[in-house]
Order: sequence, then C-alpha cells, then structure tokens
Amino acid sequence: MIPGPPPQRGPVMSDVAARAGVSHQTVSRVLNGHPHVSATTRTRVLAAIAELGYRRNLSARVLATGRSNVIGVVAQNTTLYGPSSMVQAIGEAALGADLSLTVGHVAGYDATAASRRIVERLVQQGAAGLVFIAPVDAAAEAMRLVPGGVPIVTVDGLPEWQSANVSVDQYTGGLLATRHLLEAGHRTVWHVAGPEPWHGSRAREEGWRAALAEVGAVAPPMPRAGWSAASGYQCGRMLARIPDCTAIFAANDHVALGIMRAMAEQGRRIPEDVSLVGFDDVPEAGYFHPGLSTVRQEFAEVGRQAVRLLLDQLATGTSSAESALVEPVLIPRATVAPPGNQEKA
Amino acid sequence: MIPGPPPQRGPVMSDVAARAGVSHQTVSRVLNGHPHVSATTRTRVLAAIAELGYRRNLSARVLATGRSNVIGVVAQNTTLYGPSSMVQAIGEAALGADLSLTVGHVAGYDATAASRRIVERLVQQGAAGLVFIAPVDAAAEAMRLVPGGVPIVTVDGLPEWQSANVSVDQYTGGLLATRHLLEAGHRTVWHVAGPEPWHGSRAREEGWRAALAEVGAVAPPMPRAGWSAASGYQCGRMLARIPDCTAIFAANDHVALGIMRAMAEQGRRIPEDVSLVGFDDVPEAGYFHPGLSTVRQEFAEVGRQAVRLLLDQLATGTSSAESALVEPVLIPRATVAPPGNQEKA
DNA sequence: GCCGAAATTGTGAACGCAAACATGCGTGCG
DNA sequence: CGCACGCATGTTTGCGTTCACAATTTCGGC
Repeated sequence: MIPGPPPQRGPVMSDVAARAGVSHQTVSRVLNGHPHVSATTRTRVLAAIAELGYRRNLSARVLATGRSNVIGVVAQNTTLYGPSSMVQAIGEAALGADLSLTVGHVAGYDATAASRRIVERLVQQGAAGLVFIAPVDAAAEAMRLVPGGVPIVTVDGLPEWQSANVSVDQYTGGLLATRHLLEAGHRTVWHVAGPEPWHGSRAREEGWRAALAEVGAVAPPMPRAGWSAASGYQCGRMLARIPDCTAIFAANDHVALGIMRAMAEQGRRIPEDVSLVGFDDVPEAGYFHPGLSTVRQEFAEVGRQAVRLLLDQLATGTSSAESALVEPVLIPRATVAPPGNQEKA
Repeated sequence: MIPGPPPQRGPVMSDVAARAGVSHQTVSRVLNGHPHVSATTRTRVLAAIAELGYRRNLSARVLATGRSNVIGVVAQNTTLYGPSSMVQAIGEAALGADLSLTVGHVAGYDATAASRRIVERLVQQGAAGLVFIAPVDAAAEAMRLVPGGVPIVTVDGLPEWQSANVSVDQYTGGLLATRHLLEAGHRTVWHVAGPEPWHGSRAREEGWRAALAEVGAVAPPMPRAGWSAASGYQCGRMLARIPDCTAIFAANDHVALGIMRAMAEQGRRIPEDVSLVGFDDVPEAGYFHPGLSTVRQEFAEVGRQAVRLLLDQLATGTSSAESALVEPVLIPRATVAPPGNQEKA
C-alpha cells in the first residue's frame, strides 16, 4: 500500500439521500436504473448527485454484488505494432459492449514473473474475465494462476490450451504471401522467419512451406530474425550475397525494411532483382522505398471476436473452447515483380 | 453490469482462519506483514492459504482502507510509437515502485467522450493517482472530472494547467534538429509540422523558429502534416517541387519517411539534394533508405519521472506543480549533408 | 515467585453499496 | 364496500476486509 495520509473520502450514497430527502436505497435504485421510481424523485436524486459531485464507490459495489464489469487484458511487448493494435482493438470492442478494460502491460520480453503478478492482481480486482494476448508460450504459464470460473479468451494462443481463442490465420497469411511470389514467376521463395517462440512465426513458416509444396518447390534454408528492422538487416546482408535468392517472404514489415536496406547496400534492386513480401501492413509500409507488398492482419476484427467470445462465456457461465480465425488479406504493392536479370552493382 | 450467473466466490479470510485454527484478524496480519505474529502461526496460516488457493478480495480491502495502490494512466493513440512507449515506460517504472497500473486506453482521435468515461471509472475504482498522457488539449478537459485530492501528473501537458508535469523538451529537440541542418551549411530549414492540437508540434515548431532566428535565417512557409507517413508524403510532394527546399525538419520519423518517398519519386536524392531530420528515433529509423537522422526522446526517463512526481504527491499529500523536462538527443545518421548541386532526374 | 511490560491473539465495528424483505399507499375488481 | 395487488419507498442485512481495542499469554528482572 501507498504510504502517506489517507485520501479524504468523497460524499457517499447516504449523503445524497439526505440531500434529496429520500433513503439511500432510492438513490441506489436511481443509479441502477431500477423501475418503480417516480419521475420527480428521480430528478431530485439526480440533482443531489450533481450538486454533491457524488460518484459511487466501485469497490463497495463490486463487494456487494460479487460481480464486476471489468475485463482484464494481459499483454506483452505493447510497443510492437501487432500487440498494441490488438490492445487498442480490444479496448474499442469492450467499450462498445459496455465493459471496462484493465490492461496489464507486461514489460519487456521477460514475461513470466511480471505476468504472474499482473494476473494475480487482475483476479484480486475481481475481473469478470481475462483476455490473454499470448503470442508466445510464456504467456500460457500465467493462465494457470487464474481460478476456475473466470472465463479466459486467448489471442494468438495454441489449440492445445483448450481455451477460447481468436487468432489471425497466419498460416494462410504465409500461404498468400508465398503464392503471390510464386505466381510472379519465382522458382522458389526464401523465408526470413520471426522469433521461434512466437506461434505466429511458426504458422507463417508452415504456410510458406505449404505454398512451396503445392508447386513442388524446394524450401531454401531459413534464416531467423527478431521482429526488428535491425535483425532483418542482418539476415538481409546474407541473403543479398546469394544470387539465387530472388524472392523473399519476411517475418514482418520491419524485418522486410531491414532486408530492403541490406539489398540496397549490395546494389540489388527491389523488385527488379529481388521480390519481397512483408507481414502486418504497418501504416507506413506503403511508403517504404519502394512500397512494400504485405499481408494485412485485421486487428479490429480480432478485438471484436475476442470480446464476443468472452461475453458468450460470461452469459452462459460455461467456459467454451470455441475459437475464431480472422483471415488476413494480401496487399500487393511495388516490391514484387517477375524474376529479371541478375545484375550486380 | 454483466448479465448471467454470478461468479462463484472463492474462499475468504475466515475460511483460511478456520482452517489454520486462528481468527480472521491473524490471517490479515500475516497477509499484511504486521509484527507480533509468531512464526508457527504464520506458517500455519500460509499453509492454509496455499491449500485453499485463497486470494484476498481487493475490493473489500480498498473499501476498508480507503486507499489503493493502483494508479491510473489515461492515454490516447496508443498505437502511435510515442504514446505506446510512454505507457510502457510508466508501466515499468510503476512496477519498480510497487504500484499497480490500470491503463485506460482512449480509442481513436476523438478523445473527449471516451476519456471522460475512463477518468470516471478510474476515479470510481479508487485510483490513488492519475497520469494523463496529454499531448493534446482535449485530454485536459477530462482532468477537470478528477476530484480534488487525487494527485495528477501530466505527461506532455501545458504549464498553464498547473499540474505536476513531465515532458520531453521538444523545443530543444526542434532546436537541435534545425541547428544540425544549419550547421551542415543550409541557408535555411523547412519544417513540416505535426498536427496543430499537439503541444509537441508547437514546441518543435518554436524550436525550429528559434534556431533559424539564431542565424538570422528567414522561416519558409510551414506545411502541416499528421503524424503519418501518408501525410508526410502529401507534404513531400509539394516540397519536392521547390528547388530552394534543400533542408527539412520533419514532425516525426514517419512523416520523414513519407517525405523521403515523395522526394525519391521526384528524383531528388537524400541527402545529396535534400537533407532531412526526423523526430522520435523509432526503432526502424536507422533502416530507412538512407538511415534517418533524427532526435530521440527518452521515454523510459519520462516514465520514471512521471512515477516519481506521482509518488511525491502521494507521500506528502500535497498536489505540487513541480515539473520535469527530459532532454532529447540528436542521432545523426545519413540524411544530412551539405547543400550540393541541384540536379533533377 | 511476583509484577509489569511486551508479545500474541481475539472481538466488534466500520467501510459503501446492493439485495432481500418490509411498509404504506392508492386503485381496480368482484 | 372490502380485498388484493401493484407501485413507490424505507429498513435491514451482508459482501470481505481492516482498524481500534480488548483479552490473554509469555517473559525478564528483582
């Protein structure tokens, strides 16, 4: 607890009641929109509330009712485009459903300790349900701390967790990206993968492999990047020296940016010499040099689905394992072209 | 409130007490680390807690004590790099200070209605203090809803709000950026400003003007962009047609990216024909083509200062108007060069 | 071996609210 | 004309915790 003087308490329900000349219960009824309150009483109470600047004490309310309309979100890496968009989307969807949102931001990549703590607090606060943005396994560990009866929805979780889950169909995303490059005429497609622990990395990789398999192409070696431009650049410096490498599917847009930079430094032009597809469609992707072809994830839809699944469980009281898949869409721009002549600068 | 069956309640303190063979008060003492509890009793209580999976009810605790160790953060546009970094930084700093954080994310650019609501909820939840990430005036409106006695810290707020505030010194940032271009030999520097409502936009603009004034340079007309690459691109298309425009200070890195794209399309090379400085130092700025010279804001430091100011107020019970300024630092990369020959492609 | 202080534990009340139950009044119907 | 029912409102109780205070035990010094 915070040291220091206790904050002075504001007016409470009985103050309002006294001022309006009614009982506190009538005030409660007005506040909760119960029937059987006369119009005149209601306005008197409302006036008293306004005059006193009364606001009801949520803790007392939650304590008395045993329910809260707060849902918790556990998120990591919220400076990344994907997770932050997800949180934003869930927030908007929750607002629409008249739910309040408490977001527990797990700092940094070290998830375990921090997320335990955040889950603990969310549960203690009486969150009615929890959304785990769980693109890595570490997030699942904290899920076990949640007492039974509290509904959970995961985002980007794994099927074996048996939770209600909503994911972007990253497998299909990888498929779309790779097919797009293949259809441009490339013999095969290289893939710079995302970090191994992320489920999305694995799914994109599988989509890539599947697309290659469809046309009988052999999968080239697969370098692995983080999600950053810096790591994409490192991989790109290698790939730029491989003449055969004319088509690349990058783990995400920022990795693609790093690759573009590395290619440029080696004098390999995009898309004339090397075709490239990213993932995410970050807002600035269209303004890379040249505009990046990529696969967009519909985060807003993910947020809506997550809230919907949570509300379902809340309403029925059952914990379903229903899951939703959101389809990504290919955004073709300027970084894909048929394989041309391989001229070095 | 959420409809549906009320969630079943877990074990409560008296359950633990019964199991451990003590009174509920002793359990409370153990939980709160009070002195005068014998070691054997403590371990018995702890064991009972573990066996029952007991977790204390925060609502009841807050109700009884009248204080919470939760601080609220009101933030907007959390998909933008700046705000999301800020939230992250505050989160880490709060964790270090053993505070819990509840983040209210205001969706989209329409701040007013949503932030009222979020503030209302944060106050009702009994937040001990509030951090407003208030880079625009709209955020200040909601500040008035906060009852007196609840400490407030603003981030990127205005002095006239009389609140404890911490800001990045964006004026100096603008100064640094402009001087850097001037020192490279440019006669004057153009500025593509950020959105008018943002305080940071205005401060950067003033820094720019001040730097120009230092050397007696006359300020060229100032186009205004949003924070996006798209709007930077629009401005850039204009600037690219102005031969005199050889040095540009962009509102932020993404705007700079849009400008780079527009310049490239017009065949104006960076930095040979046009020098460019951005703002923010987003992680991928170094991988733009070419690497973007920019001004970095130390968000982590901002977060630490914000939490420090809040704790000060919490401890003393007074609402100070102390403020902190965090100095930005210039990151020179490849987009600034002396003015050369203006050749068109 | 006894007294007082310190240590340890227990008891009752209060926090602010909502739900269940109780009350008083008017009104329609037989 | 009386009875039952519905409306508007008041009273009481309990949610799970902490706090103030009371009760009991332990211990050291003389």
